Amino acid sequence: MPKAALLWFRQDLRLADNPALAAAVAAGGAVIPLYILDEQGMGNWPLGGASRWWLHGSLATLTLSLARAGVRLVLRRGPAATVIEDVLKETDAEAVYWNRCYEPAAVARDRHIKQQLRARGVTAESFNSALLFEPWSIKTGQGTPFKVFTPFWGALRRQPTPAAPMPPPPRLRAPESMPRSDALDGWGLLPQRPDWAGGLRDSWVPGESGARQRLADFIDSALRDYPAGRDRPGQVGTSRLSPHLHWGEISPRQVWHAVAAAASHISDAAVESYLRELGWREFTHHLLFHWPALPEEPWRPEFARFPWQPDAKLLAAWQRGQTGYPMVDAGMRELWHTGWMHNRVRMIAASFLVKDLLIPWQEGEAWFWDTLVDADLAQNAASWQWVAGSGADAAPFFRIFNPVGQGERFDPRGDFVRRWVPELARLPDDVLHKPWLAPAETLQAADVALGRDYPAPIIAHGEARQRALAAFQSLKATAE
DNA sequence: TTTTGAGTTGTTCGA
DNA sequence: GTCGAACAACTCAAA
Repeated sequence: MPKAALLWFRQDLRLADNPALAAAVAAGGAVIPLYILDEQGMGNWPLGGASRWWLHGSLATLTLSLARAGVRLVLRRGPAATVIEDVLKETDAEAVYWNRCYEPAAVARDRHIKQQLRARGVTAESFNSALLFEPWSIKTGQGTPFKVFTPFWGALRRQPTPAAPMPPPPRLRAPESMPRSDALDGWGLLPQRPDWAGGLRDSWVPGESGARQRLADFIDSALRDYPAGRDRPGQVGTSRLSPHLHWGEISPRQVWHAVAAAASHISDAAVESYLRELGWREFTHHLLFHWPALPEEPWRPEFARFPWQPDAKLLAAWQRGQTGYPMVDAGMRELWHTGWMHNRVRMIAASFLVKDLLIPWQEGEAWFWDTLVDADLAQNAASWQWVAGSGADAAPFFRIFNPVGQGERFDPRGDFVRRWVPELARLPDDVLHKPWLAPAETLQAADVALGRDYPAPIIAHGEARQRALAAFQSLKATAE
């Protein structure tokens, strides 16, 4: 029996349904929980600002849960290989357990670490806790990775049902001597001067119990009307589990089983439509795993020739929610304030950046990476490429969102726009999504002067649409 | 090997 | 106001 085992926490910041933790407990010795802030280990994608804020909160609550279970969470920073080496020396641990990450840099780093540990006779085992199925386990009949979602989803549904989630372990045994730990506050994960995180604090409860609460709330209320409600950014129609899933505060298996169990009193269509979204999460990880350049390079290589028109001023207007299109601006301000944006609005705002402004999708990807609390390499990269048309199973080139039409269709009462663009709040519904078309007296009555209180559109959508279609045409013409 | 049906989320135009 | 078709071919995945 080993004296002690290291449990290396990564994107699995929970005690329930945690296979690596279960294995460390089953080994029979003491458990030393360790989190490593490994900023080099993330390759081109060091943590963004919103992610750092979330991580602080999640580690603080994990520390408390572990303390209640009888052990102290050890915090260290530096290259993971070095830190693990150091901690093994400082303790009598003889084994290291972790749950797998699937980002290319993490895969390379972890493979190396596992080899090194085993070469020295240290037990090193990794587990799946972040996905319903391993990315290499779902294949076409030819044995190749899927490139289209629908057949991928079909193959996923033909797999055995994901294993039922495991309960959290009972009390953990503490080791005789603990390695030193950094202080969480010393890591500087929280923003100061200025502290821009007020809106994040108001919107989220990072940590395992916050995740469980969100799931329960979702199943109690929004799940019933999910197929339609999920498209209404003015209401709570989605699960908002994305940051919790990203950090592994809840597992997709837990979500799958809880939602599927609701099928007894909620329509199959609603349940199936939500499970399908979990399927998309699987699919994006599958794509990143098999195409590790996904975050940097267009998945369809011909898009390397796309005539993008980078423009720092237009990019800044988009980032600040000052494009003059209320639906886009509302979304970008929601993002800045809460660290999250409704899915429907993400598509509208992303389509505007890429197709109306012709700004490279990588610029949008980078901004989302920094500002989203759910920033996830696979989801972010695959989704931006989907909108841009360069991705797997992507939107066809002629699918260009009309920010006015989308606003009128999905925010018809204007709840969403009025919340985030208060300077337009007094405009009537029929012009709220297109204030530049409002009669002068309507604007005056609503106390809006375009160009002073709210910008005129930074680009005319109709012309921008024609320009985008022409840009895609040029791609085809040069393909010979 | 060849064939066949299908492919997350849209918009616009004309009948 | 509503409806269907066009918007471009192309690639994927399975039969």
